Amino acid sequence: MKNDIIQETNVEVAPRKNFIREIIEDDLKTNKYGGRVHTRFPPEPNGYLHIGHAKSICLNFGVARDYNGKCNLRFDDTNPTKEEQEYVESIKEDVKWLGYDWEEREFYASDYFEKLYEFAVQLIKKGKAFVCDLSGDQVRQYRGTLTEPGKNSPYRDRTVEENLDLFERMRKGEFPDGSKTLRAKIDMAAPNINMRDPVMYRILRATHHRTGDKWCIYPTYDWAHGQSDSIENITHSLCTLEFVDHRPLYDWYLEQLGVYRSQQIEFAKLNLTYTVLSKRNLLQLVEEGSVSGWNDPRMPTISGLRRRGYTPESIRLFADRIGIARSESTAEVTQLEDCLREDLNRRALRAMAVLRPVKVVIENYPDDQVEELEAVNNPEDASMGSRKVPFSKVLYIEQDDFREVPPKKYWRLFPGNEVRLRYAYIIKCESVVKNSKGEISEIRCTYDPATKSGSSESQRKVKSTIHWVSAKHAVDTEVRLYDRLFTEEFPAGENWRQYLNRNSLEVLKNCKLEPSLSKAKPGDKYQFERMGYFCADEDSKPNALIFNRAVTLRDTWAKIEKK
RNA sequence: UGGGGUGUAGCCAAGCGGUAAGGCAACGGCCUUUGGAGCCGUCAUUCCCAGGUUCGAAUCCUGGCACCCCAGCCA
Repeated sequence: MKNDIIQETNVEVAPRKNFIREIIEDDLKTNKYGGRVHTRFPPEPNGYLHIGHAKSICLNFGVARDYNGKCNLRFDDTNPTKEEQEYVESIKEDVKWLGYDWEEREFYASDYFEKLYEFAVQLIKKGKAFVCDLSGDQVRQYRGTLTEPGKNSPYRDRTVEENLDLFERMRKGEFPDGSKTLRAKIDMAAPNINMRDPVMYRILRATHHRTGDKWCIYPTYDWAHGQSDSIENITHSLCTLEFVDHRPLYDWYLEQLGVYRSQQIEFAKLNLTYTVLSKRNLLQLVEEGSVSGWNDPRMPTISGLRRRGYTPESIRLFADRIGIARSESTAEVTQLEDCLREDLNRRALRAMAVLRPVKVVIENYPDDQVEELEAVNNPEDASMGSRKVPFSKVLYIEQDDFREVPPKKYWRLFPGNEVRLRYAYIIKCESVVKNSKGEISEIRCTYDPATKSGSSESQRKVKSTIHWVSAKHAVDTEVRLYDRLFTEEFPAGENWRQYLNRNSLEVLKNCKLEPSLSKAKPGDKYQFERMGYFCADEDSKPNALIFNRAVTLRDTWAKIEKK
């Protein structure tokens, strides 16, 4: 997975200040946790991680790193009906790939099931929890509404002994699924609905990916999360804004139990234009076949971005640039793309690749001559050296780099015009050959031998430089061009799928690469000069390479043309 | 007249009573053998609105408005 062609450099700078770092610095100053900083990243293994999770990962691990603390990886696996081992594997891979290390601290909420059970018994003994026989529907009715208080469950006043007995029998499997719950006894009239006697345990016969069939009762998120934080001695429990309302409950449990108090702090989750970022939606895209899988290069998943050609550095840069705050916001996808450009510009090898080829014949170039021309590997970084590129009489250039009738400000090849062939000569278009259908089959040019790149007489300026590939040396390849998955900036609502971009994938079968590219391995990233950044796909075979376009280069010409 | 959260430029986001950081985008110019990159410059007389306090308010107070979250035995 490591790309050894890419040099180790660092596009990242000092992390941005944000309100969470401020709180932490304050706590450090007042010695609130004895100088400790201990965070956790708590994914539920019910899907693949996406760019929104990356924001959280960078926050939690980044803060731990910067304040000399620790960050645990904890799987929040309290719902066996949705969770799978495949997901935990992918999550671990993605966190590692992003560059973070949880060392030996790989934890699971399910590790604490026994302890959580004991805690629940404690609460029952304190008279703070009870076994409730209300059905799901009835619980809902009793809960009241947003504007009306709820009513006490008729089972609320069972004795401690009865609750203890019932709860134990729940665990033993004496009652059918859904027939009973354990509930906290708080306040059915609380304006915060989370405090209206929330469910702590439900009866659920499902095989858990780690505990198997050992349990038939499972803790709810609210009951498991804070106690897990406490058990792990987490100092700052960072989560997203939708949990703000849960904080009073988080604190209540810890307080009633009299255990170590972690502190929950909420921040705004990431939204991205032209993409969906909810696991539910992403799952649907995968299951309905709108994409090829969780790692389809168009997916905003970490694995999709990785396959697309994104680097961990670019994602971390992005996370840093968007910042952390409490106001809900939507970052522009272009900003993500820009982070990749910034990273790859400095590190990626350059190469020449013609995606939509048209043949050029240099009339005055000797028929069988081949020259090995010197080409720089990365103009941003001399240490990356240079390579040889073969030049001969018949070449391919990009169809787009030739116009029979040039528009205004078009500086590339057209009849009578001169352009430089990158690292080679200045050529002039003399004529055009067309086939029976009127399509251009060949562009006839002459070259000026005095203009060879690097020679003392090569200084003559022409308005533009284009890339090329020698026809007889070209490596044929497939290139997959990706565009955004959605056509709408905010693909929301019931019919969000109607905004799927039907042209989000274009496959080019007849691309011509310079020979040095034949040694590319899956995951290798290059800048195809003037075309964009490309990444060799995992579908590549030794003699049948496939490249994904990760992102185009910035294109001011495209902008001019639009006007 | 349920509770909670949030409003600073096109998009992010600092700002914590002393006179609106920074990044991205955009727009000019320079430079360029990638219409890339780089460099230089421009880009909020005003911080959701209205009052008030103060020598001084994006910051404090009062009253509005807008948007988001919550009625899973999901997380």
